[in-house]
Amino acid sequence: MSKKPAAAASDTETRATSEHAPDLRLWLRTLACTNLIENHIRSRLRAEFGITLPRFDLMAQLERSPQGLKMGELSKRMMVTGGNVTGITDQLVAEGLVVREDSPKDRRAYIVKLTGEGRRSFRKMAEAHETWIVELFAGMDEKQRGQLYDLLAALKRSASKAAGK
Amino acid sequence: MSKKPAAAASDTETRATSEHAPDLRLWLRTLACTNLIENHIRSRLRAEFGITLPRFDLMAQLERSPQGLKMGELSKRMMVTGGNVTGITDQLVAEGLVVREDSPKDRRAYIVKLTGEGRRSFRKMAEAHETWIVELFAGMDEKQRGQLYDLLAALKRSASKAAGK
DNA sequence: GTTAATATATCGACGCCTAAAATATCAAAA
DNA sequence: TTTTGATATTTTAGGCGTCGATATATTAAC
Repeated sequence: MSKKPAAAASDTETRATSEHAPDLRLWLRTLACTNLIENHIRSRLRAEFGITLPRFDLMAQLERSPQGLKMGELSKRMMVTGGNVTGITDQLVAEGLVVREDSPKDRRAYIVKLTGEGRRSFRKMAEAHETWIVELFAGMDEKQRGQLYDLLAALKRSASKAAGK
Repeated sequence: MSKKPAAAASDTETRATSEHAPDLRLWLRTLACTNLIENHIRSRLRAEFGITLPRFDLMAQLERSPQGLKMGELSKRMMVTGGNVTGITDQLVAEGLVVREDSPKDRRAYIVKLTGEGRRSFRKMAEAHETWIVELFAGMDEKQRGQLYDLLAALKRSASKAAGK
């Protein structure tokens, strides 16, 4: 019998982690990290501010562009489809956190902006949000975070190229 | 913090990228990479195999656990809620790719398994899927990928700890 | 100027996803 | 045994997200 040494009890775990190509494992690990952090942030935003992550994200984009953004710009930056942005914007408008202004240059387009209340509301949430992020990365030292940042830039380039930009 | 050198022309772009804490930028970059890759994989799975990413993911979990998995196990491994797994499983059962068997040990639980057709179907898709992943990471060299893998392990530990496991 | 091609945004249908409540079973204590 | 509490899954309601189709406006060709 060609008995392999330690293939005993944890055969399942072994398969689960070593059967795949290294790139696949790398991807699954990336995904696991993102899901972990995103789920955590999502539930805290909900619990402490009663807001959803997509709405927070949309507001974050607007806060970085005080001149406002067109729906299409939001779609591109948030990496979601246009129809999706329509829905999230509708909700934020209904809550008075955001306004749709007609574009003076293009009657097809809207310029979306934070309202005063939206800006105030966002800043408070953003402060908490940032401390949560800091907590989540706190177990890595400065050097590790810097390396990770650089490697992710490389990954972004690599994937953008392969995905056809 | 009192030095304010050149706050010149591109104030907006500057704000957009440097106003945030380093950890926040690191997180946003992580998210951007994940979204980029995930969106690409999602659309290719749809275009070439007519399957959704969540269904593919569920099948992938089952393929790694030929003895089958309980709904709760799937939920944990996929990092989604139980209700979600119920819906995805329903669809896969309707397509004949998966079966729900009663657990002999616990009448509350099901054991979900791939059917023969499910296994055949998955293997074909998984092969393509893996080559897509390889393509997406191909712009990084071996050393970079190894470093990234290790740093993500550190991130996973860090975030798990901060999120309360 | 009319036509055609392109761009911006919305809508409808459908599937994913969460949170919370409901249902059913198990396991252990009273 | 009966109760109590925990576990496994489903159900429900609502929001997110894609795709494909539509309406409207801009831009380019002719």
